[in-house]
Amino acid sequence: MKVENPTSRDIADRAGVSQATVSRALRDSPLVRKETRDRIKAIARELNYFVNRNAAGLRTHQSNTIALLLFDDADDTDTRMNLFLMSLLDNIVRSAARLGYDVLLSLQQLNDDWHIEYQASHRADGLILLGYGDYVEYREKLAALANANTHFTIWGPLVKDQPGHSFGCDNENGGYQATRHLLDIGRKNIVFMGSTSWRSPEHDARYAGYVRALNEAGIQPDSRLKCSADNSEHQGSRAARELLSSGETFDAIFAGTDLIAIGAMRALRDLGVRIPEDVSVVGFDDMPLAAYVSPALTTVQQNAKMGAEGLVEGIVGLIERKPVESTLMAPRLIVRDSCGAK
Amino acid sequence: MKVENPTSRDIADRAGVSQATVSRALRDSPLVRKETRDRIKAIARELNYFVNRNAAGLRTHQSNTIALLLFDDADDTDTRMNLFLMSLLDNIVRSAARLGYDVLLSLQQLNDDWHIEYQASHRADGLILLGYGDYVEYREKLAALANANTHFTIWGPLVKDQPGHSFGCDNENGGYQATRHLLDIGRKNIVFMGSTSWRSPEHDARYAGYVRALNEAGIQPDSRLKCSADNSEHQGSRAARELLSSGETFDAIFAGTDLIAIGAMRALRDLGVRIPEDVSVVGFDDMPLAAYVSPALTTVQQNAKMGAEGLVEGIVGLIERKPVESTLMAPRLIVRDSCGAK
DNA sequence: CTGAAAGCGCTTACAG
DNA sequence: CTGAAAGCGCTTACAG
Repeated sequence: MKVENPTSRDIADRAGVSQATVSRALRDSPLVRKETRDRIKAIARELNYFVNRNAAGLRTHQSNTIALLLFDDADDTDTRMNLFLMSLLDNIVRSAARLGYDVLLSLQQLNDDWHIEYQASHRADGLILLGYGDYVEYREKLAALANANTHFTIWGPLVKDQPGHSFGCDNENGGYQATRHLLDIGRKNIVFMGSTSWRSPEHDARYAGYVRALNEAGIQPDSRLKCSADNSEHQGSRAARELLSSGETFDAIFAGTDLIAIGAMRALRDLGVRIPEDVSVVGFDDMPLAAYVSPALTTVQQNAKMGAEGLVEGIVGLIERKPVESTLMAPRLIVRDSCGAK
Repeated sequence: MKVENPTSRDIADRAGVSQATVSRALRDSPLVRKETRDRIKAIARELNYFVNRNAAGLRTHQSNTIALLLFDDADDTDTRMNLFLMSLLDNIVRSAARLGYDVLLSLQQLNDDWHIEYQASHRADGLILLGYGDYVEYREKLAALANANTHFTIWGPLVKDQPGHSFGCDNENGGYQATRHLLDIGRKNIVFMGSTSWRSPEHDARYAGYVRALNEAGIQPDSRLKCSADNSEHQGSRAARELLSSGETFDAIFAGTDLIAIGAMRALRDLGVRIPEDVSVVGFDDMPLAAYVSPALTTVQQNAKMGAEGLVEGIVGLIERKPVESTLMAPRLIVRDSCGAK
């Protein structure tokens, strides 16, 4: 008595009602008598029936799907970014599922077409853009998306005049918290170690927070204590060695990422500097490794779950034409052993 | 002159042809004169037209989408699994895109319904199952999938009588290669350190390869050299400490995963054992960290790209009703410094 | 509360 | 090489 690919008409025939009533019942319309509804649902379950999404989508002009465009640098050494993005991805899928949306995944290259196509082809109702660190370069493409009336939201900072919705981490605040903590435990000569490339707005913001904390404490930022290091253990290690051999006095390091911090810690230890006795170290990201290194790394944590919810609620809001506002969430300082506060 | 949401009819009107011809032209049908085709395509591009996937899917009963069901243990400490699965995921999306398929992502819990729904609702043409390490428990659900004529493929070992297609890594072969290498460089008392839970068929297979290599060398596996350790640095460290204090003689460790190997290396070093002079260590996975620890870890690498291609070609083969065969791919031994071969 | 009917935007036999 | 027409399986105004 099984039907191969049952349709709502098959259910209707068995239930002795019209196909329209089946459709209503399955969508829990109060127009259908509760009793009838339940009977129809039971039959649907029995026949293993599920609404054909193509047909429903064609009718309603919706897909109940969000396309996640993950910009992937294909740079495997940058484990940090991938780990956090992966965690965001994971939480986005969960948040979206809670709101009844599926997630379509797409990995983009820098030079890819920007898949306005996803929405135009009704494969997705909106887009989430992840990992596009370099906003300037994309300004034009974002404008094209906006121009095509595409719904989209971006993981990242609030950029003035940037089209679309965005949600991100308040990196400035994170940098401030980290630096403030170091000042609070009595450190005076605090090094900032991070990327100074124009393509790293996150690091810029973290540095800005560092500067604000110093200023508040009446300390003039010293350019000799700003060390350039891209996001890798190797770069952190190199920067720390150069710093030591330069002869600068310092008693703390605020690193733009955990990887940089961990590299710096290793170099310092190898060269006989004690952590946290001689030098306090604070990182940024709270990657899994941070808790395992010795001493355990004090760091700034971004809440991936909250980030994912912000993005999903943003895009769903846009899709359902509710008012949404671009926001930054405050990160949280996780105090461990590497700064000596405990 | 822009249309808000152009349809094939809009294109047809502008091109002065029928809607059917537009449909044919856009699918590159040789039935349409090349010249006409090009003209139609140009107009489509100009109007930013993309075929409505819901309508096309409804007509053809296809979605050109693969659902990726990622079984997620929600166990964050198990970084290994997640990293490799993430890499698989990444490559799956790329491979699928090359074959014209989108990827829908779904994170499953152990007790979730198994989303026969994905295919029944025409959201996906087939499923890829990732991270379902424990086949026995799922046997029944896999049978239900098969019974519903669902197309699916599983990342994992060849399991006798398991329904559906599968693609995986030849863990036995990997265990053999690792152990054989240790024997080749003169090690005699080789410890196996890994999970002995029945839920870790991968570790079982790796152990089986270890046993085969020993047997081939005329060595009787010694149960006292089989140490139980789940996949974490902590467990590797603990196991190594216990091993040392047990007084057993050993000159090499083959660890079921890199994390275990790294934990063991740390414990050994802390207790004054030199690596690789006193003890050779080999891991499994080649996680990014493996190359960075000191000494750099010799390990067995699974090729995520090849794995992803195997899975995608498998599922697309099933969807398009081509013959497919379940396969295992051989992993590759990566020789670094931790075993002293160089 | 329920049904008959229209129509979403395609693809593809069928006819020429 | 091209067009007219049917129909995929739904949702929802309209009528009762």
